[in-house]
Amino acid sequence: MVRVRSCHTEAVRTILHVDMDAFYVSVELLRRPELRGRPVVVGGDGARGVVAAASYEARAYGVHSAMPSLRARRLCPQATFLPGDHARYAEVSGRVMDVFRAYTPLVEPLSLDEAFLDVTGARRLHGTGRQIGDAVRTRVRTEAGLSCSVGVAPSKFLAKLASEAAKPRPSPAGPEPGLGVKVVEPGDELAFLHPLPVQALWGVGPSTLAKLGRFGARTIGDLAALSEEALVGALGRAGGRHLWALAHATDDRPVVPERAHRSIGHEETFARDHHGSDTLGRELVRLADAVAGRLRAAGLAGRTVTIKVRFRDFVTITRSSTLAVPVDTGPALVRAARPLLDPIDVSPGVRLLGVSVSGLADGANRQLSLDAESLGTSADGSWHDASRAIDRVRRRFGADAIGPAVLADRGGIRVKRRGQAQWGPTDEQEPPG
DNA sequence: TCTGGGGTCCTGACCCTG
DNA sequence: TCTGCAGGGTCAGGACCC
Repeated sequence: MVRVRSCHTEAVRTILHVDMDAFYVSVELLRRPELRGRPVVVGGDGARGVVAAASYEARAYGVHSAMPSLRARRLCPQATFLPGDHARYAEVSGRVMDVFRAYTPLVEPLSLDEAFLDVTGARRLHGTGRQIGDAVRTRVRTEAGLSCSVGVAPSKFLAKLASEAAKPRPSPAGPEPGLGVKVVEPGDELAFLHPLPVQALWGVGPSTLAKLGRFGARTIGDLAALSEEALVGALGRAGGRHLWALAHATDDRPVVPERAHRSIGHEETFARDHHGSDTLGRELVRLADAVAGRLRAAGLAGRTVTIKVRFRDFVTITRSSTLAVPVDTGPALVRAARPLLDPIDVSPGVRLLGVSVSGLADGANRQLSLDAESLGTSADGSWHDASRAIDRVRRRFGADAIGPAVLADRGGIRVKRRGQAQWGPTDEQEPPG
């Protein structure tokens, strides 16, 4: 078939979405090759843990990510359960991203295991989107020992849907290999898109799916047949317009290599519910101290402090307060967060507490708070130098070396490190008090 | 058969200001 | 001076993503 190339062909973008296959599990299998071909689950192992990733063999039993670990064990008791190792995954991810950057500087990581690549400008040097996709897969396999699936399309969301279509499938007889690379050619977008179920669209979760169900919309083609006004009426202005555009294959969002942080936070689910405000107050100090450390490490400070409280019955509330000046020290965060926590009745039992900071600005802007402090309005002030000193001590002697006095002899300073218990508390982590 | 942690974005209510 | 209104900021919550 001869494809007629219009004079606008050069304007058509070539976007790749690269998605690693069962990334966390695959990284673990590099260290534990004897587990290859067996059901393997990475995630939290406590009563409140969840699955972070499952091998295709485990998926054949119905195990999937975000599933409670207890349920996964019941579904697939013969699976090998491994704790996560976030540091290792980050290191491997860095090598994989370096492979991507060998083809284009326009690499937008979405998480450790997937990224968008805009290779429009790389086609002359490296070939068609399919050829680049094949080359990426080969290099990721040889340089990192991992497999990935690639979607190629003129837009980001189509490339993402295409990579999903290229993935291996779990089956009782073992994983069925996927296409590896799936290309959606310009002109073929709607033919590819419209038969897919609406929940394939990015942004359609259970709630939106239920609303769309009232229109009888089951496929993206059904969605495209609706009017934009109808979708705006059901989903709101932004959501309705966005979904209507996607259903018509309209998506001109660029690939953005660097994204600024909008917020930084920490939250923890406790192994057992807390009922006392004193205990929660100490947890608040611990979390705030950790968030402040991350703010300083990123050279940022923030004005809006938000706490999140999840009760025993899973009802979740947030309370926030916006300060006059950006802050980046633990004591300043605690001063803002404690008055938010105090009025809340925690006696029914609290399973999760979180602290986050938004309204971020360059940490240099925090200098304003020193001036403000002299006027009696600062929440930060002289703690900044002390916090810098604490950062230096921790870099040299470890995270537990120094911390807020209120935490001494009360379970320690350290918040969970990613990969230690990112996917839920271990049953040994009983709270003090 | 219970539901992690780190985020982003959107919406609606409310208040203040011009 | 009062009223109505528009716009912006804040706050709380919901939905969604990996």
